[in-house]
Amino acid sequence: MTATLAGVDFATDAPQVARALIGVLVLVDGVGGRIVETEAYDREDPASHSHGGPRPRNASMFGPPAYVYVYRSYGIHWCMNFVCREAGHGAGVLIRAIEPLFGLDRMRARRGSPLDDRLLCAGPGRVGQALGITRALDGLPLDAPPFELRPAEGPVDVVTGPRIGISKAVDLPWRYGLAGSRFFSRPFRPTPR
DNA sequence: ATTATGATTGGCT
DNA sequence: GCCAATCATAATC
Repeated sequence: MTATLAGVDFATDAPQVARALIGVLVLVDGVGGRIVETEAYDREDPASHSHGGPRPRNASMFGPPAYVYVYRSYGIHWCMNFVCREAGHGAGVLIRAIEPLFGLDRMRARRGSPLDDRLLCAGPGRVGQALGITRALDGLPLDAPPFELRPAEGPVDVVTGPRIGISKAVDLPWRYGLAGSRFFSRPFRPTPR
């Protein structure tokens, strides 16, 4: 079984999928844009919601790849992940930032009135709000409405760094970004040498 | 520019 | 009861 969508093979490791998703266009009910920032999470990863094994909340993380896992963050925000690897494993990729391209008006309406369009989808909580993500989308497949994925165009230059907002496995470089994007939730450190 | 704080709720110890 | 894959706002350097 292939589970390949928009040129991304979701049946592979979370870090690999997280990297491959950079530059991919994601739309939810026609609203969205280009993925510019992701983070990988795996079951063998203390920072992952799937770490303790299947539970009601993380059930979709243990479902088939190329499905959506939505969770509530800090009791306030809805955040969206794409499930990867194989059913039962518990791996996923958090969509942390998107370059807004389609449905800008609906994004602005949902987000309130941020002065800068740069902040529309610059962070997992903001992405959730701008794209209208709720628990109702948890467990839905990525290859059917309201979702639509389109492949990245041309070569994509990817930067990496440590993940954000976690307290365990802080050293893993499992955050990925589109080099030079100005829509990050936070900047990437200049590549060390 | 960096650092602090409140909001708000479900999941877990 | 405590903490969390966050964000907006306010205060201070």
